[in-house]
Amino acid sequence: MRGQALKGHLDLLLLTILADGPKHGYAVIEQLRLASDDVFDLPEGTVYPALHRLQRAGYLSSSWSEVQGRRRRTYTLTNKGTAALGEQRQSWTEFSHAVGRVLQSRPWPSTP
Amino acid sequence: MRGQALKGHLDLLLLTILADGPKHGYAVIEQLRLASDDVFDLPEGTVYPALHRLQRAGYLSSSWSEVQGRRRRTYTLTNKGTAALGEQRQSWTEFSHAVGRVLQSRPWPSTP
DNA sequence: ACTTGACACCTAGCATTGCAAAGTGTAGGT
DNA sequence: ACCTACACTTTGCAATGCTAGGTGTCAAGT
Repeated sequence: MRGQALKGHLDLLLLTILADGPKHGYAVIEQLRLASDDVFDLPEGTVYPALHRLQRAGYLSSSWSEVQGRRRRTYTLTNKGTAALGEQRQSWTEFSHAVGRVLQSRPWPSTP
Repeated sequence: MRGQALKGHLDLLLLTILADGPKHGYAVIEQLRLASDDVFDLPEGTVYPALHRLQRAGYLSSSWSEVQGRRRRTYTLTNKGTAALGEQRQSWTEFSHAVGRVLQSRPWPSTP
């Protein structure tokens, strides 16, 4: 995939993953990779700051725990986050359909 | 639509519009609006710099003309631009499908 | 005559954000 | 001892959409 392609759509992905249930950052990365069939294999420097941002926005809450000597920060979707997810899903649908319409606005690639 | 959502996908849209035939900037904006059913009604400050960027990248060539007292800069897709369009279409497909997979990776919104 | 709006182009500068790159520390295997 | 996976963090860069201003033409309304 082209780099930076998920610009503006990362939040939707993260919120979606966390809608499945609370997860710590590393697990979010893993789940996103699995759910996307390895298409979204995001670096930590992308995901962790994004999670912080989403928490600052009130979409996530987090709590620390220690599991087998490793500290974990587990994120949970808030009500506000759930609402935001709904909106962003709708946005995505509208956006992707619009792109689809533009791409189909003329025949391709069978036009010589 | 949410602002900034087309971050990283604007080039694809512009190249697609211009694949239909040479157009000047203002017409590109118009066509994009029409083709997207008013979803992509982009400000000039978005489109003009993007066209310049695409030309700098070698994807477009341009020529000036004057039509009824108004100067126009008409952009034409280059071979390189056509190739880039092909790649970006493929990227988009992969990306949007991956997002779709993630969104469907768990039931929604019918899970309580 | 004046104003408004569509046409048609331009640029500076801001804000956002994905990501590379570096760092810290634990646990477990070879 | 070393490496890999786990787990989290931060700094700083680069890209880019968009706001907000600007210039100028032409047609239509008032």
